[in-house]
Amino acid sequence: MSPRTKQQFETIREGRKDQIMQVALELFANEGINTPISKIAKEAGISKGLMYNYFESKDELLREVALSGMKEIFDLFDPNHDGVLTDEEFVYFISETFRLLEKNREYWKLYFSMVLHPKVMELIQAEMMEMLPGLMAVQVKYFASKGSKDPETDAMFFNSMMDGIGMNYVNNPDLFNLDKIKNRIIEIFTKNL
Amino acid sequence: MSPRTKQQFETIREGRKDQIMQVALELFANEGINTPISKIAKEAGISKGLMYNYFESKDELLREVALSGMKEIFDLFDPNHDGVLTDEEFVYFISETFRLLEKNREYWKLYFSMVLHPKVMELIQAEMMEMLPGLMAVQVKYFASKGSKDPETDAMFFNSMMDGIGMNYVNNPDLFNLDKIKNRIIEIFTKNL
DNA sequence: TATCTTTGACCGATCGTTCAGTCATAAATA
DNA sequence: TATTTATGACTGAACGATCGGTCAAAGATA
Repeated sequence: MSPRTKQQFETIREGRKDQIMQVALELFANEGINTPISKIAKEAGISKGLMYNYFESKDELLREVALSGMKEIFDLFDPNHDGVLTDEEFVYFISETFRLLEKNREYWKLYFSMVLHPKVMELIQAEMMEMLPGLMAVQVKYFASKGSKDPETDAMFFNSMMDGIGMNYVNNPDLFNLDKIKNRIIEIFTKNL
Repeated sequence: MSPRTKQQFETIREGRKDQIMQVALELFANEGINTPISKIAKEAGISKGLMYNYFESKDELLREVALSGMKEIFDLFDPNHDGVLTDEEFVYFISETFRLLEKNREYWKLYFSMVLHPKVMELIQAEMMEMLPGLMAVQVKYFASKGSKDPETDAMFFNSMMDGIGMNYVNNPDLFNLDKIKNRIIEIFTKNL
């Protein structure tokens, strides 16, 4: 095997971090954010001490796991980053959100349980406040173009609704027919408001 | 003071329990459910040991606090318990929910953060499963009377939406104009579906 | 005095974090 | 190339702190 550059080492290191974060995510989701570092390490196949080579502290691990989840959903909006939402992009966002929800339920279970935890909220609040305004602006523009008299309220309403549906679905998937609810949402929000 | 009957002692005891639960609620809400028993006791002005006269364990305290919050919101529905929702009762439920949300934000902050916590969910799942079907039945009947083609989905949708709005409001009250959103909800759900 | 209430020191368990030391491998040297 | 040196990934015992829960004893009450 040829010698590796620093760059390549860094890539390998990042890959390992991702693997640990994946394990941490699942454990946090199913056993709460109090899952011991030792358990995460064991599940990831490394020693407890090594965890501290990859993450400064448990809080830092929590923060990174929480943020990676946030970014995934935020990136769904305005996929080509032109600041404008077409009808197609809006429906795509809704569909894609629901697809992610179904595909990786454990993941989002953690996401909701973490995001509401006072301690985790503090850890990620700064980054959240950076992401929110841009997202809202795109939505407000969209709802305004649909004839909404109060696009800010409609955007707030829409986001809250999506949160509530996601939260309920991941915690009680048996009670949910996600497809029907998806169609209901699209019906309400893509017609002229 | 006149001698007290067993009944009266029981009433006093319940009152003290309520007071402790109120303190526990606020601490759980603001510092997470890992707040130590000792801290709750100190805040309530009693010793740690005495906590175990009122509550069998910390889990039991958690369970009771979580359930008392649930019951409060569940009782808002169908106030006269006749199994039928009028338009007035439906609007009353929405308004009252929002009033409670504004009046006792800390309380609901805890509620949402607790209800999503895996451990707490286990503790209260049995009772939740008892309450849910009755609540749903009343709502389904209501939405059906409003001409909904799929009242089950609409009820699910409605409840999830309310959860999402409540969750977002208690965590970010500054970003929310609750009145506007309330009117939007009433507008959507009381017209013929 | 007899009974009930309340206290807080104490215990065992668990957790996050540290760190001295090991070892495989990369880099330097001869 | 062969040998030595340097690196840093990795381990796990150990530490200090914290927690839920217990209990003997003090205090209050009747």
